[in-house]
Amino acid sequence: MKRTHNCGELTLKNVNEHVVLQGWVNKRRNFGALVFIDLRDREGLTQCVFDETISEKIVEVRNEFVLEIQGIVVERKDKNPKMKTGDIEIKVEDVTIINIAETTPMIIANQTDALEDTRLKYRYLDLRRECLQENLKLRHKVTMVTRNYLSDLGFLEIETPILCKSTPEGARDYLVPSRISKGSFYALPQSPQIYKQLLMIGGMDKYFQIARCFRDEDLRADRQPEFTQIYIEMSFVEEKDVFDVVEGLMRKIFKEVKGVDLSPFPALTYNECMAQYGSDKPDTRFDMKLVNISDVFNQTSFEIFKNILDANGSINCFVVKNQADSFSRKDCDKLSEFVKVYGAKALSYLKYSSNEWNGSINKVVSDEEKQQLKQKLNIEDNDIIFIVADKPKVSQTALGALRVKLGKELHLIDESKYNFLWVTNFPMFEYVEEEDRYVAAHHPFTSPNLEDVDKLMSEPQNCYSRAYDLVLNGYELLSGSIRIHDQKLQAKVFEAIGLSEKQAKEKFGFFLEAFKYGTPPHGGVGIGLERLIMILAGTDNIRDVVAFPKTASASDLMSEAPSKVDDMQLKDLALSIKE
RNA sequence: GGUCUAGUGGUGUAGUGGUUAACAUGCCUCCCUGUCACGGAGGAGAUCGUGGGUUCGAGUCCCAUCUAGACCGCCA
Repeated sequence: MKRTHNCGELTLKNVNEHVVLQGWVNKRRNFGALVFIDLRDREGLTQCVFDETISEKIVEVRNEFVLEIQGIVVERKDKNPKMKTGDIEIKVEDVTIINIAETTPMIIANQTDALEDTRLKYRYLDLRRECLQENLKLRHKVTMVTRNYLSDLGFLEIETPILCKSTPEGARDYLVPSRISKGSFYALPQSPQIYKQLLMIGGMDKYFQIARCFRDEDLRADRQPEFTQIYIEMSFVEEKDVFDVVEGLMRKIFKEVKGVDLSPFPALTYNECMAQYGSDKPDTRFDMKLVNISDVFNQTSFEIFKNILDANGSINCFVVKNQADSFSRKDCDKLSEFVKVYGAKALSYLKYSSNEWNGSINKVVSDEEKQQLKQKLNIEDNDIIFIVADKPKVSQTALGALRVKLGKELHLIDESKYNFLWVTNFPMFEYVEEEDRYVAAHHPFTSPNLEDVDKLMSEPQNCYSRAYDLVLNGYELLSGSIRIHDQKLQAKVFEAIGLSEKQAKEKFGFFLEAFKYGTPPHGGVGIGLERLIMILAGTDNIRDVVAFPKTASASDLMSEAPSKVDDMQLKDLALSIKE
């Protein structure tokens, strides 16, 4: 190898050394007979000086040409403190043009002005930018720390199949037609859930995998159709054992990557979470908690609130301290539109300033009710109360979303914090109106809380599970659960979600069969790797931490996947396309 | 499936129904021996996403459609 150094490592210590660098022309600055070229590789930039004895050789050289530069390291007269290698430069003695480059369709600078679709179409150029390279280095570091940490704890990394059996519950599967069994399909895994449990039944005891998962659902800023999760599964464990491993892993990652010592992770139950934050993934970096004020309006003469309470609804609110004057009538109307997105019918508000009340429901709320609110919410001058009266979940989630929105806009969030939170005791079931049945809130292999087992059939709405999430700064970083290992309990859960023995056998037959032969108690988690990297990298866009991401409509602008295929390919698979 | 936003030289934007579509940057040519967002002079480059419509006249208004983005539903 000719290259002696990379473009980010030379310092004053290397002065007078003869070096060979290879890389891309990041920037060319021309002074006639004197030319500066900043040479770039993954590790940084180095300024190379071409004087009149050699500058003729690079007349044709433009940005993004690939060069080999031989020269001597010299100390700069005018140092550049903004550059890592700004104390030195290379006095070029010889140069080879390794490859030429056309003018790029976007500027390759850290602060590129290109929009995302351009960046995605030319992703290989976008990847030359420092910030994307840093994000991918970060990702590498996190997976390496994870591998080492878990391996040291006795976990085995084991790969599970990508071509799987389709499981109808849950997310939509990506399907792969089988050529050999015409008319049959594999599914790409939404997660290795069943396999990792089978590994526990197979006696592997402690397993992990950094696994690609596929879900054919609509995308979001933090969601891609294919994504990576760190899966961990352990035998003979309870919640605490899983939490300890995960906390230890997070502590290790944050220490190694950020130099941050994390404090112990607090925990809330799902119900506490919803009541206080209106979300099961609350951002706990700021307060502004929700308060249930239904009791204040017990005897209210305000028809709308009265009707909602009579229909088992609830009235919740939160208070923005000392900012009432920054919310105009127009602002509040906009916020009202915002909560409607979450199904709330309206947003009410009350302002208190200079001992006077004001706001949308000022006239219909009695003086006594206002007095009660003032005491209960500890209202002071220039406070504003935002209120949503609706079905309990709607009221909570609408206010929860508004809380986060205002937290961001009013700069209440301390961006330097990493706030973890365990959320436990999730509901076991969710009622689906369209199907008129209960479905598993997590997945049907999640163990119910032992004290709720008797209520599986009689009161499914009051059953809670041994599922848990770990939340970080308002992102759901992972979920997991203690699984069912008892066949009889598994049968009961299937019955509760309306799955007959026959149906259960069709869908999960091989899995249920495996349970007969001595299944250890087990549990685990799946950690969303991209979300973790996003938070560590300080971005709110998942595409910034994926090398080759897809657009919001799940297409790849660079390769133009998905695409049509040859008729021959379809024929092989016995498929035809309906026009 | 739904709501909203955007689409104008290579790139990023301005353009509020009326002349030759403006600006920055990039690109090309020339000048320049200490720049590092180098500087100076000149130049090329756009049928305003696509298709209809309204109008004497449309980048601008209306409808449809495509693409990108955000959100709701969805994501066991």
